[in-house]
Amino acid sequence: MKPEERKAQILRCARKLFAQHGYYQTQIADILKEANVSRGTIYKYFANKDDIFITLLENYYHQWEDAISLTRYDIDIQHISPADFLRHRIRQSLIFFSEEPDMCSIVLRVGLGLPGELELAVSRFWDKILNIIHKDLNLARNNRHIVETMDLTLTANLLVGAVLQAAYHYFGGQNNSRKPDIERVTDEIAGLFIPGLFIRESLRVP
Amino acid sequence: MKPEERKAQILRCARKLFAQHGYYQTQIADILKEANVSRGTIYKYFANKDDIFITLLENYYHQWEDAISLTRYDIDIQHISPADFLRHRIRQSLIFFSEEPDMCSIVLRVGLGLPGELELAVSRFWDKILNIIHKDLNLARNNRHIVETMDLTLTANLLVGAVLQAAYHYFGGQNNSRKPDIERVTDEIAGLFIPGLFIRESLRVP
Amino acid sequence: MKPEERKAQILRCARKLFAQHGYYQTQIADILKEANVSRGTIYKYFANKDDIFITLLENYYHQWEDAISLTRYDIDIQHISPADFLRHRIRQSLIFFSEEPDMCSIVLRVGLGLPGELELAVSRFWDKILNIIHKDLNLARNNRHIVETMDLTLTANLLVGAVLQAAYHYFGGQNNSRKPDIERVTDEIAGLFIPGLFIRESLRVP
Amino acid sequence: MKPEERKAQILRCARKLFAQHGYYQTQIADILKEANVSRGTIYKYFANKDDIFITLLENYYHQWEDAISLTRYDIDIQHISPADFLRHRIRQSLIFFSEEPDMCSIVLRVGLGLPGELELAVSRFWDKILNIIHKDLNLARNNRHIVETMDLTLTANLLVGAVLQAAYHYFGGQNNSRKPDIERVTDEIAGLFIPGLFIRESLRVP
DNA sequence: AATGAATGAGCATTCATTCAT
DNA sequence: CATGAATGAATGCTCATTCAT
Repeated sequence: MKPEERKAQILRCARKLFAQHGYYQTQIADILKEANVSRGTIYKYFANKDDIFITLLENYYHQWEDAISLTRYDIDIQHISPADFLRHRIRQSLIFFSEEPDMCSIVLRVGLGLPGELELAVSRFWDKILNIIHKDLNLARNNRHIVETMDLTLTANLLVGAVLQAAYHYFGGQNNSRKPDIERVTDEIAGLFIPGLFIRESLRVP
Repeated sequence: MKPEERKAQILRCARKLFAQHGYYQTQIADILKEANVSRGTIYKYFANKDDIFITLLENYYHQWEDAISLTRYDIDIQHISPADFLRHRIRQSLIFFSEEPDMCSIVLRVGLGLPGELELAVSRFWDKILNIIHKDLNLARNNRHIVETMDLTLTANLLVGAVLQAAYHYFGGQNNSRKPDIERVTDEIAGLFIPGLFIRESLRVP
Repeated sequence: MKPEERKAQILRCARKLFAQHGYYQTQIADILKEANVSRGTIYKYFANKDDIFITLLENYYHQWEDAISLTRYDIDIQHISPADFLRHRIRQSLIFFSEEPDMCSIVLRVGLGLPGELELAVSRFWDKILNIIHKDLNLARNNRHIVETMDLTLTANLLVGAVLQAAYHYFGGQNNSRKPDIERVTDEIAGLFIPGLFIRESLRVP
Repeated sequence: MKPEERKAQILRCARKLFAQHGYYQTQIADILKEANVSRGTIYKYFANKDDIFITLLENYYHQWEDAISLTRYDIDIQHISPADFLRHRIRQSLIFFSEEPDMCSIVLRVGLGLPGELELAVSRFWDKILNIIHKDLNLARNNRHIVETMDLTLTANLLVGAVLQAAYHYFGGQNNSRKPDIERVTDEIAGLFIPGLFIRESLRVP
């Protein structure tokens, strides 16, 4: 097996186990068994247990960032309504989380009480996500789609908290039975937020 | 010191440490030192480390349940608008979390990867919260304040996810500097959700 | 067993094993078995394996320093000839090493290749010993018992190297069969060095 | 590169690393990197890590034996005074150690705590050295240059211990700054030992 | 011959829990 | 009742050696 494949394989197994049992309850021994790899090998590819976790987190962030980007879907920000923009972000996030249900659990529920460096890594992850949404909201405000007085930081937290909780509800945990219609959920979420988020007039202009 | 006081003191110290460092990074030794109690004593009051954590969690749930109850504030459900009802839940939750910032972190970020029983306890905690909000929404729908077709389970998740994330943003973590005006935050959150949540007509009727 | 006794017991066993097998070949498990102490206990008394070794070394240095001191034997430096002074140092060192044959091996043959801090500790040990002898020689030179031009640093090394090698020969290693007459060995060593070390005239004056 | 060259190169690098960091702190991986050789290759030339170390030690012994031999320097044992003979041994040893400062550290300070076979190899090394000096002394005694009653084994230990400690002082350790005048040091050492070692009369006869 | 990925026995250290005093 | 010394199972990590390519 090629080095890159092997590394990916270890990451895949580690992700699954971390998501199922968390950081502490997942032993290196478990990862070894799951990945069918020897003890020494894992330390060839990763400096230590933390390194595996952090790598997972950073990969995940970049994939998510990519998943919700506009350019990937040839969306022109000039010709999209704020509501459609929001729907795009929600839909892509949900699709992404549904495809990577393991990480969904990790990000949402493994944050506190990790050793040193790791806790920081999770914090940074959240900050990045919140930052992207904050920027979105700021752009919308500049374009007069959002009222001047809205607290954008708070709103970003509300949106992210709501969507990730929904994602966790559907895709996180061990319960993989629920497979929702993402289009419907997207509409539902968007429908809940749009009326309170955007100025009425802004919704008419496509 | 009386037994009950001693027990409360241990819980108080444990809560602080669990919130600051999580379940795993908090050692029994730390709690001993913080509570100024001997090793043997702690095992007189609690069966084991898990027991402390679970006790904390259950106390917390009951306090929260009490904090957001209507009766405690002499609110008559017959004479309150759905918007005011939502505002009440949000406001009381925020006040509650602001007064117990430690637990806020625990509930939101220590969930996954706890040994055996503990993980279940955290899950149950979330289920209970989601359940209460779900009932609220169901009541509102029965009273025709919410459209028939709304997915109440999803909506409950969105609301809880949003509010807890906001609470964590303001009160969680180590950052105790941010002390927001709870009334303003309540209005802001309510303002975001109300238009999408309730049928327009229902808002006019008190 | 009292804490101090227990600590002393662990040190005694560790010393024996370190001397027999060196730092690396002595496992914590070996010390546990030898001292009949559980794994956790040893870490109550010592921070880690290094700590045991360093404690041993520092105790040893202080004991040796005490053993060769003049005051302990009511020796008045004003009324002792340089030859008798040298004999005293040699005799006391030999007695000391013969009583602690374990440490003799440790100091002489475990120096290089110890992890970080430890190597420094051994170096410091040697520096201290060499320093004491250097001071002795300096005093002798000031009292005109040694020629002005002698290289005292080199001579200190020669003396220490010779005496420790002799001590290792008799007391070090596993060979505990050879039990020399210390008085004879002292005379022999002193007899070898005195003629080349001290100015002839100085030997006549008591 | 030819096999023999390659083997020599590995030994050279290993020697440097062993001397700097000792046996245990030197990993095979370090030697590989230093020698620019692959993992598999090193095991073509040497059975294992021990084998490298032992080879080094034996090479070293033979080189030293050669360095201090008389024949190599066309010295006729019949026409050399015991003092000059001693000076020759000391001078050649110092020159040798100064040219191979790495091994100097190894022999002097890596002895104890080596696994199995290795410790024996180091012991043998010391025995050989002590044996040669013992023979020298015996010869001197037979020629009436040394008093009948002298303990030759002890004296050999004293001489070897002194000279090697001096060599370590000047050439061992990391301190490569001190470059002493070997002729002066030789005289100093010889000057210290000769008066106590040889019968006065023997020194007059060349 | 040469390579370097894979192996796994071995080791120091941690920490919740117990129990003799 | 209170104490804190003692316990030992559990775990992350290292590194010499092997062997398929």
